Amino acid sequence: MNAIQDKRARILASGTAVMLRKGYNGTGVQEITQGAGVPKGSFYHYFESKEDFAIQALHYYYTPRIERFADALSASQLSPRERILRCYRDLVGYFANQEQPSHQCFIGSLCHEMAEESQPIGYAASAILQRSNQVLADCLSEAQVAGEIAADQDPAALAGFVSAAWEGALLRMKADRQISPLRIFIQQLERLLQP
Amino acid sequence: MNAIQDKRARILASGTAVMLRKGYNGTGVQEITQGAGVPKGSFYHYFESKEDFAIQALHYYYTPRIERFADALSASQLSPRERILRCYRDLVGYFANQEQPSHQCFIGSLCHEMAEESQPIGYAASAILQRSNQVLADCLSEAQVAGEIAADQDPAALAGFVSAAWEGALLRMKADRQISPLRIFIQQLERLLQP
DNA sequence: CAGTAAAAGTTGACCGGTCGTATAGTGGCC
DNA sequence: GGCCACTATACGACCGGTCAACTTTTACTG
Repeated sequence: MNAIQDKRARILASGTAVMLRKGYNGTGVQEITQGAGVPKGSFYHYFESKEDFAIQALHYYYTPRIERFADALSASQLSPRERILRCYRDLVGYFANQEQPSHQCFIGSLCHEMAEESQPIGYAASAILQRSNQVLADCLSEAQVAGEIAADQDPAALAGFVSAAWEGALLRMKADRQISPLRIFIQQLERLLQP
Repeated sequence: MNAIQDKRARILASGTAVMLRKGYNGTGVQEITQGAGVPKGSFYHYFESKEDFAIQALHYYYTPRIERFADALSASQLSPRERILRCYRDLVGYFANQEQPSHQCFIGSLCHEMAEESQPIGYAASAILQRSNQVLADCLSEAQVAGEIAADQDPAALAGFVSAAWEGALLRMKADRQISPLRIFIQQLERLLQP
């Protein structure tokens, strides 16, 4: 039971890491299993197919991240607006501390590659984006009540826009290999979150 | 001479279309050539490798688009701000008229998949993004002179942010299979471009 | 010009490898 | 002995890329 979960988790961890770098089609099942230190044959015992694996990997990767995101955006001594800004500033700080400022957005990469070819993957990705959006929208709503952002803004729409801008900034960082797009994002976010 | 360009162009057209849908690693050389109606051997006559092809395809795809973008953003009876808004509104209109509201951003997809694995592709993508950014920044600068946007905004930074947000909105549209992320983008863009 | 040989352009058969997946076991527990 | 979680092996398909052979163009000769 424990060993089962262990192997499954090892495959998920290894596969997520490789796919993060090489994309879905660029990653072979063989590479995943040998990175996890399990026999190749085991892959299809734990997952129905490579497509199924990708969906599980999305959840494996994003469930804890969204949870942490939600925690950081809820109760705190900071105001809602400051909580949001701190969240993104921390993220930028994380990337700034990497010697090689490149990063893959797992969901972005998987969407671009597979959302059209594989409906199941598209659905899974869409669901995760929506959950993440909701978390941000809730906090924005709070900020609105507190009078920190304009009253005529729709929190859900604003959350979608901010998320999209963040995704785009990550992509740009990857292409340019520098973090300035993220700094620009922060700067504009501060402008955006104003009464 | 003409035939050479013709075949090369046919390969580029076919390959770009397929890669747009299936990504770099999901597209085989064979599929490209048979879509173009040319023998497979010809591919390596016109292109050094698949990687080289991708770079040429980026230019083939974006050169005319950036040109049209620049035209639409320059001289016109509209104000700079209105020119920008019209541009994006037209794009949204284009997507809205598709029965299947899915779309691939070629450069986004290629970046996510290959910018890290292949430096040459990363460079090419970065250069194109920068050119496109410059076009938008110039128009924003004009808008600033005309007093249509805040004087303390850096046009280049704002252009980067808007482009990123657009990229992100396209990605979101692809995942959700609906155009609402684009409408949100327009709505927020109108807010953003204000004195 | 006609004839021809060298150069350039073009191509399909083929290479070693890897792909995702099916299946026939294997070993250990009840 | 029967069961079942697990895995070694094998499969056909296809991958990106090569290259010897074929065709066309060019250049030059008599």
